[in-house]
Amino acid sequence: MTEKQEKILEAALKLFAEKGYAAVSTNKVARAAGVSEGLIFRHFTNKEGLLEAIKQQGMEKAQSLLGSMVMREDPKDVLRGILAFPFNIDKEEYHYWRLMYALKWQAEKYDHSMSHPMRKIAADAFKALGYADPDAEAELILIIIDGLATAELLRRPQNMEAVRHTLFSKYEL
Amino acid sequence: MTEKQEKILEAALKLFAEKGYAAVSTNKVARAAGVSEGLIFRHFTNKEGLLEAIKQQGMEKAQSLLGSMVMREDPKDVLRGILAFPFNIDKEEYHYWRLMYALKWQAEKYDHSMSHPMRKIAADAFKALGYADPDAEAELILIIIDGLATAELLRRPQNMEAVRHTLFSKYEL
DNA sequence: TTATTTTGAGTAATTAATCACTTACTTTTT
DNA sequence: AAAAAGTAAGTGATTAATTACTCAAAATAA
Repeated sequence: MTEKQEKILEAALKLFAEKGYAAVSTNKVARAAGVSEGLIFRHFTNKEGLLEAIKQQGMEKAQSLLGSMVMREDPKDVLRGILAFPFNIDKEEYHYWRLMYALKWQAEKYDHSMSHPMRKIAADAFKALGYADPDAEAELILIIIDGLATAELLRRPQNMEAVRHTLFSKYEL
Repeated sequence: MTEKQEKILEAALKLFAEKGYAAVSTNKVARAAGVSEGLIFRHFTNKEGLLEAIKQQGMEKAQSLLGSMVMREDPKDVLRGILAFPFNIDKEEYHYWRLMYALKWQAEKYDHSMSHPMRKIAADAFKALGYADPDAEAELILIIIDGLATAELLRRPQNMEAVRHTLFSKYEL
């Protein structure tokens, strides 16, 4: 990975996340990266190839994040782990997650590969805890995480700690 | 409102919701509406004016929807009312809500005018029910509604009725 | 007729993508 | 070691297509 390749990916991620994939031209990406426009196509074939490279880059981050959740043996620890995600989106991951969530709304580009294993993990945890409908509980918790992440990425509410406390109380965590 | 004006709005709403505002050209809107491209600019000034017309059209629908929630006097009925929203998005409103939710991710275009009054209504209901932290509960319920609507608009999970039941149980509704 | 709506050809700017070409390193050959 | 050959990174001018938008003329309605 060249220094200029990284510059391109970095600039494209930021611009795509802030303005939206379709609204950002390859010209703007090149200017933001301090690179000739042609170089983008040399390295990433076309504009969509650039997007795919960003997505794959982020998938690796997400994979390691997911891995740390499965490890725990105590089901309450598992739930604590997956519910903590929206509250722990740090600076360097911010643009990536914002882009991923924005792309969900852009037709075909939606990817379930992340939520599917997480749903299974959550369902197993709820079952171990004796919940009446573990599958529905798992579905609900994923939906809530989605909402929490959206709020964090878009509005950054100031009372998120209170929200976190309120939510954790409902699951006795 | 001319017949062709409505055709334009209808086609634009559908395309913007499905493909995204930036990814849809005025040419495509015109073709989908069976209308000349120039007519769009006669009626709506420019592309953004077309978007604004769609948004305002939907704001009126949202307004009446919101109005029916405030009416109720029983706080549990209020909560039932606002929590029911994501489960009752019908065909004709589908494209509008999908567009609104997608636009939230498109930078400047985010509009809080809908969620603010709803947060107040929810907080009052939770306070009346004696909840410990009504403001945090209200924030959380809005976040959950956001997640539920997203799931309904994007994935249409088959077990939404079970999810609904699980959620309502948590609030004893 | 007079006024309004609608068209379709036109514009300048921007788009994604390609092109021939230069530069900087390696590798291979002598 | 020096020379030659090969390779990958990078540029910037250029392409054809598409973009949002305009306008004079035609169709339609009043």
